[in-house]
Amino acid sequence: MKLSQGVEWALHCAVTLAEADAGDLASRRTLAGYYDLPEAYLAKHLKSLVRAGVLIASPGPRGGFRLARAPEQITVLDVVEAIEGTTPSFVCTEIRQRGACAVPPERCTAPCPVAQIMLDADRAWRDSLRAVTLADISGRLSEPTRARAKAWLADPSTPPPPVS
Amino acid sequence: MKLSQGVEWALHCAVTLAEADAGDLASRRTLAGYYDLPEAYLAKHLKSLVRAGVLIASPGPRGGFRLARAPEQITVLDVVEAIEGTTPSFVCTEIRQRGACAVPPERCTAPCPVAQIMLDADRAWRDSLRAVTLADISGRLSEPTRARAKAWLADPSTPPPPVS
DNA sequence: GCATAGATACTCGGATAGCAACTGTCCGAGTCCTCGGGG
DNA sequence: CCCCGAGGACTCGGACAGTTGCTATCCGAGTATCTATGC
Repeated sequence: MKLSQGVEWALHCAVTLAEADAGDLASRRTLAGYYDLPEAYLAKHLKSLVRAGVLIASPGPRGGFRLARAPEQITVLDVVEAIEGTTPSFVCTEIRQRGACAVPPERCTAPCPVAQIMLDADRAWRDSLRAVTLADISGRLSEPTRARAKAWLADPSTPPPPVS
Repeated sequence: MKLSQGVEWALHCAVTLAEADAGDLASRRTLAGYYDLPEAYLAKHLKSLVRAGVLIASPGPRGGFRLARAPEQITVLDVVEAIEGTTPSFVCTEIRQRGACAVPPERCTAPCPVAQIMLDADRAWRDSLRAVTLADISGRLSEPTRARAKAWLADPSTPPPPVS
């Protein structure tokens, strides 16, 4: 039960892209420089986000990534599932149907109680992530942070001065 | 985000042990035979349960495992954390303090919003698992299943006849 | 001055090594039961 | 018949390989821009 490190990167990059003006693109170099992340590896996760329909990529110079939808319509769960996959964390292998006291399949109409509880917990986890959007996170950021992000995305060549 | 397979084994074994009479022990061979699991590998997980204080092991012939507390006082979370560990699924590496737009540490008094949301979801997941005890699961089992479990634990040499 | 063709530089995408963690297994330490011998 | 002691068998516990998936990286395909040339 350990989440991939790429989840943190993907979430922060998605929030950063939510600060960009509509239509503006941010290349993976720009995003990697924003957080000082290895560019090649970050690209792998950005690609997963594109494949999941969270981001849209444009090739060529002046190309880059942008959100596929408005920040209000992208949930944290969308980003997490893009990296980690949509398969539930718990998979029931029906061991109750094996061994000396195996329950015959015709008696297994109801789902295994153990699996039921684990899936309920998994659902609670996903519901909690689904309730928060990128716009919500953006709203929790301080105004200077948002301003600096916007400035960096507009012109990555000149880093904004550190906050005093 | 994938739970270890041992979680399923540990949960089922714990539920099975909850059916045993107080004071009765079940060896790992007995438990492995119950679900037709590899005995040596199951032992690894049972050992984790002992280390976490969920089970108590007794050596020697007629030895084995028993619950450390009453089934009503052992939550599913206790078993899951015994296998998976207690560290949260999401670890914040504070990447907001790195890179071109690094936020200075003195401005990071509030926790990172991204980490906050991920930890909230992790808490929801754990709360969901903490709300269910082994006794609850035991109550959801059918009466024939409970009876067969009890009979097998009392005498593993003669498997109970299959339910008609 | 303008249009066009070519070269260029920058972007994303897939395919390729390296390492950690889960999976699976074995053997040793300790304990209780059993069996044999002696009283 | 009862007590004692040695042996054996069964238990758990820690230490040791194998495999899958995350970590990290590189190079190729494609495109918009820039430049130089011709009109």
